[in-house]
Amino acid sequence: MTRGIRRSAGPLDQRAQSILRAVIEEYIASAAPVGSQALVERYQLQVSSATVRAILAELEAEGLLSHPHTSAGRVPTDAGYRFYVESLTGDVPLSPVEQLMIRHQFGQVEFATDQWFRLAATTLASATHSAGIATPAKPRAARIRRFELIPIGDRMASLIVVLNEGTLKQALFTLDVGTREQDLDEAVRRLNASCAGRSAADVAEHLRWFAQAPADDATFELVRRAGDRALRLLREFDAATVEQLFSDGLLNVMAAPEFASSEKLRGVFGALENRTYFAELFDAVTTDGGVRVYIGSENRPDEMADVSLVLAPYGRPGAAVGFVGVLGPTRLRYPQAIGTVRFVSGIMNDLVDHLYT
Amino acid sequence: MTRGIRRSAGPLDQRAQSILRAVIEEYIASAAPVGSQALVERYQLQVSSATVRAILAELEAEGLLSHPHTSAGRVPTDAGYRFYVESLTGDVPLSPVEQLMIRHQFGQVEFATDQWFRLAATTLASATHSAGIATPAKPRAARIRRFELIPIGDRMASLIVVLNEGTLKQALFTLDVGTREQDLDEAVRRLNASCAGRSAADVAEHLRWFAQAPADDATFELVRRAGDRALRLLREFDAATVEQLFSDGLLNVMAAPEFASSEKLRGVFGALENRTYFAELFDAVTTDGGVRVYIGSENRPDEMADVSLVLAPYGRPGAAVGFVGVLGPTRLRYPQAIGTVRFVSGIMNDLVDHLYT
DNA sequence: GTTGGCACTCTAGTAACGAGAGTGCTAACA
DNA sequence: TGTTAGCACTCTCGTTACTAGAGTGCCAAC
Repeated sequence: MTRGIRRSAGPLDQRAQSILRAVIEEYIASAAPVGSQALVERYQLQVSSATVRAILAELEAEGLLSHPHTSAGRVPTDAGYRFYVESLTGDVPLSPVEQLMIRHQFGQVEFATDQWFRLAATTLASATHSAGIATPAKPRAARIRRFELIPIGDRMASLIVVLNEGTLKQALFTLDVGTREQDLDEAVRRLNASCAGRSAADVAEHLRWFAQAPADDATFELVRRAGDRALRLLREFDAATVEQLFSDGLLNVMAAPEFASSEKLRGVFGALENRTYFAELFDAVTTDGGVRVYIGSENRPDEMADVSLVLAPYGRPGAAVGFVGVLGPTRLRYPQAIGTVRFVSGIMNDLVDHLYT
Repeated sequence: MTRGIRRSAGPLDQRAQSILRAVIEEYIASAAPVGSQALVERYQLQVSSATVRAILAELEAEGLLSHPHTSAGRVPTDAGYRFYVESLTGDVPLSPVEQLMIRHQFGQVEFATDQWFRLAATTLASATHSAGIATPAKPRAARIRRFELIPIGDRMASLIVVLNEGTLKQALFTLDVGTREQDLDEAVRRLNASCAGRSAADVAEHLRWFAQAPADDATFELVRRAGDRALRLLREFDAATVEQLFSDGLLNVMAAPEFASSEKLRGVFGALENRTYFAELFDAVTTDGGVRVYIGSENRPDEMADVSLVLAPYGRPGAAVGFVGVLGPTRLRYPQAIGTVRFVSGIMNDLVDHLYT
């Protein structure tokens, strides 16, 4: 991942840095190119606009700002934003009021694991006025906790597999004619006795052994088929890196002036459906802790060149991990976004922790 | 729901109808206003453009066509589309090849109930080049089939409630210190014995009776709390009319020229998040069978005035129902959309039927 | 190193204009 | 009576020309 493009000339002096910050923050607020005059007026720089112009030219030479055309003001480049994020801003934690509100909301879904990541996306969206995205926490290697076979209709059953941390997987299952409810119970009993606590590889091994067992009892075939099916569910589960990507507040992004044309918008929406991209992202974000920022063209797919991502992992590295984050125009309020993402990922950490202690 | 606005003058003669059809089909194909000249050239009308102009003026007086401005061609009104859908087009069933392909795809998820409605949306999207939408089948009144309590960590358990047709509901559950696994088993045994097969109202009644039972045994409190929680899950489930609205292919809609401005687009996307609107729609669509078409301004929210919906229910009226459909610009290929929606809802019917026989 | 001054450049908005598309009307025709 | 050719009219769209305004870049003076 490219970061910190600046490799030219010497370090920026204090004044240049504060002018860069001013340009960026002004641009983030106004969405319009920023001129030297406006900077002098709105930020009490103790210099004339001509001096500011000289510095702006310097910053442009450094690749941190750019020029839509000769007589327009300056606009930050992706490298400019990068420098801003890394060197010019500190942490902006959420206000206590917001923290309280968010905690309260999470408190209300404390016992509904399937709501956590949805609420994370929703919260992030409304707190940052951008899009919030989140994935559920994905266990590293699923283990079977328990089986259930629920008869449905005459010749159907629903096979339910409970994984560690209570994740549920389910599949329909056809029954042979004349299968009685007690056969199902017996099959479940045997499956639970032999497969509980096992991972996909374990179950596979065990089922092979099963296949060689004498087939002289009524439920044997049932057990074998249910085991097979469970194994398939388990493998599908293990294979899917990002099982779901939940997003909220995409409307906020659509409202940004840079996406008025719906052309770029389409690109972004298309990229959001790109599973492999988010699978890569998932790996990158969850392998090292902390908040990560991807700015504009730093994102791999070209369609994402106009948006930035602020992402943070949550969960327990060895056990189950996911990520939460914010997606917005490159003209994003980074400090706030970073602070909010950090806070929400912290909350998610706490929630997941409760599952393990 | 407004339909068939035409109430003026006499019925259209044959020729006027076929010209109306020509205008609409030409406009659907080209997205540009249609002039008299083009009609004469492209459809072998055996009359001159002047005659066609006279008829177009007549159709406009009837409110079936309109005029962006004086010197532009004609564009269908919503009433025009309505007349087209109701009187000018027959059924256009899917080609056998497409039918086969779609059946094949559904065959692959035959045993994964949670995939059905997703695949329906995806299929509809790609077959009609519009957006596909679908809801899962929602049981009328949920009944409890079975309870499970899976211990997680030290002081947590996952309460799983299996409803009829194998729908799963889940909630976390804190345990008192010192709760043993056999306590959980005992509680589950008692809950299953007393609540299985009951609806929300039934369970509520039963729990009240429970609350008055002597409280001198260890698992009583556990049973009561788990029952309470299950009841809440059940009520939430009953209350949610449209539990989920799954959509796919929104990119197709974004690509339509009428949505180039991203302004209208935002409206549509906003409306899609409007739960109450889709709850109403759900009721309307699922109460009477058959495909329903909602054209442009016939849709209640103003933001939907530029799109049309083609929807059909599926499932078993008494037991569980949902809907599938297509969302696209009013300039939609209605006959094809209707045929596709009808076919897919038929497949969904078959799938659901398997659960009940 | 900073500043005021000034010429220069580019955009956005407006007006004028012509080409082109399409209509609506009318008078002639079958 | 319905149909048609002809023609004037209207409106859009693209082009060109122009201006006001914003902002730059440079230079000479401080």
